Amino acid sequence: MTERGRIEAELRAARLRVTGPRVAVLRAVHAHPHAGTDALIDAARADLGEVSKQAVYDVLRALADAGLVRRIEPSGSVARYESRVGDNHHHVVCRTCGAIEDVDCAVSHTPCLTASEDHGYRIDEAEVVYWGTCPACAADSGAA
Amino acid sequence: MTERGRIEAELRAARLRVTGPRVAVLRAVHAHPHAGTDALIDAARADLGEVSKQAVYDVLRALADAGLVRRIEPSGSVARYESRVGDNHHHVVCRTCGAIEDVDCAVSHTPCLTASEDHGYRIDEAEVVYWGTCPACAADSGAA
DNA sequence: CCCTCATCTTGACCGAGTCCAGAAAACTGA
DNA sequence: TCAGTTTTCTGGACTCGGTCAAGATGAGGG
Repeated sequence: MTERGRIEAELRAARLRVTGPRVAVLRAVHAHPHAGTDALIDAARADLGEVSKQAVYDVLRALADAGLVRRIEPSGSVARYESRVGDNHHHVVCRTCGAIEDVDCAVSHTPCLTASEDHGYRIDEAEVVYWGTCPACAADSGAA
Repeated sequence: MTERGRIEAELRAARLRVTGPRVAVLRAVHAHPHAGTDALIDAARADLGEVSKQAVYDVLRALADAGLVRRIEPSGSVARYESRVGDNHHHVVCRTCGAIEDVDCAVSHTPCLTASEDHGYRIDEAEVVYWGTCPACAADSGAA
């Protein structure tokens, strides 16, 4: 089981104990990018049989703290997780159905990281969310 | 009472009926930019005496729908409101204390509105949040 | 193999925000 | 000014994502 081995190595590299729930949740995040907690709980249960909601919350926080997953929470949506970390990429969100897609940074690694007036803040990240309508929803509303 | 008159005119211009709670809430948003709902409820009550939580929620939604206020909700924070609308400006948020400041768009009106790959989405807004540490918190952690 | 501590389970809990139905107030036209 | 109509306000129950707490379990170092 190569994939499982890779997941376990990932956990060990982050100095996290390798447990059933952690492997299952991390696999679920890899398999379902931008999924919400509920979907991840379902996916983890499909893998393991039974996992408590609490365990999944704990695991997700541990993984996020360790930098193995990234938590994103667009306005008006529940928290979502993705396993693509390290590269500074952004997201485009559909106002209608809430779908999310990755968008590579258009400018450079530090996109618009330079604010025109930073008020003395020490800025370490620029998060960009593009709001719009996804092709499917655009087609629906166009057809309606 | 010039200020009150201006607020009332603003409401009328948006075709909203002028009521006590609306005036009070809109004044509160003007007076406390980036305040959360609780703070706005307090401010409105200081103005009017008594207003229900529900009324404030309704008013805020009505004002937001009418475009008189803008709702922003940074990750890990409650919803906040600001009265600066129409210009596409962004925000810088302190990771430590949650303070928010306005930041004018560095590039043009349509900042990084052009994503490198839009996945077919019809994009209408780019929302940028700069995460960092505010001067006060930087001083605190530096001193600690 | 054992011990210790991180982790998992269960279940209660919290707080932001919403829904509902009735009461009250603000615009409208005469 | 007054009745009619429509919108808004109140109060309270409710939903739902997420957290807290305490005890049981099991991973992994010695």
